[in-house]
Amino acid sequence: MYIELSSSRPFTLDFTLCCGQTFRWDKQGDWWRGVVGEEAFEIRQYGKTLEFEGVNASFIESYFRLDDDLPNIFLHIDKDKNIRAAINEFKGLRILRQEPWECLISYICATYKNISAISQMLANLSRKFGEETHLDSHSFYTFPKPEKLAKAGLQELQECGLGYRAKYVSETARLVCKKAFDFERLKKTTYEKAREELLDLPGVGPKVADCVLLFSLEKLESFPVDVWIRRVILKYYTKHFSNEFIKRNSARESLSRTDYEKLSYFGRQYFGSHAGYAQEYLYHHERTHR
DNA sequence: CAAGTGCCTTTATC
DNA sequence: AGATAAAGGCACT
Repeated sequence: MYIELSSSRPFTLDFTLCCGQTFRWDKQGDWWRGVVGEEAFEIRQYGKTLEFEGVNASFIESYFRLDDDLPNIFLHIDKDKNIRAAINEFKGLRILRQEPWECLISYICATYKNISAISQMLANLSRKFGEETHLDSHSFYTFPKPEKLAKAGLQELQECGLGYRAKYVSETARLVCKKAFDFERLKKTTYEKAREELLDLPGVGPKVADCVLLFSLEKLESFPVDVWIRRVILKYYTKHFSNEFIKRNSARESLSRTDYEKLSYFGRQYFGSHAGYAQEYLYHHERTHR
């Protein structure tokens, strides 16, 4: 099946799947292969054409957020020359509409790990606790259900390379099962309320919560702050902060909770209702220019 | 090539 | 409030 993109609907598959927002996609030749929910599918792009197998067009439009009016979002977040440079270079990068449960566990696992290590952990978890499916001759594993991870032993989780994260994953899985954690409700409520509920989960701090909100709960104003984004702000946006704040954060490795909130709040105020897009562009830009 | 550094941080403790 | 330490292990230099 095919989707034809018009020039008013920019999209670049490679940027979108390579920018570190998702961890379970694999590229062989032109084809990207992955699983979303129960659906294994493959997709490739040539020019303005998307070709895919395994799911229908509306699934693709939803997962890749082709419904976001990207040119209009650019107009809103285009506040200065830093962000403009990032937009010009990576135009077509889109935030994905990920599955909340998988996104939550992915970012709990992502703390203090690099992207390739995160991919490995999640592949291990899926192979061990997920269901195998096939598309053509390729085999895939779905992401394990909450019940499955809730029942898993700590030892088994650690064998997947989770380390100290194993206990957070286990406890969060249990809480999600027990309280029947309603991700759909979080999608409908405000950024602030949804964030508070996420912060109650073990292994979820402000950074993880903001990522889950942005990538899976429809909160495009969310502005996650990691080491890279902090670096960007300390480099290009110093004038929006006090001298003490800049000094403190330049000298120190760790980021205090209150300073996290200041940085994240700045992002939301400065870039507005689609600050999350600005964050992704700045993040990817900074990473690729180091 | 070995050893050091860094990693899309959170939590516990003082 | 804020500082500090600890917590896998792997990739990269």
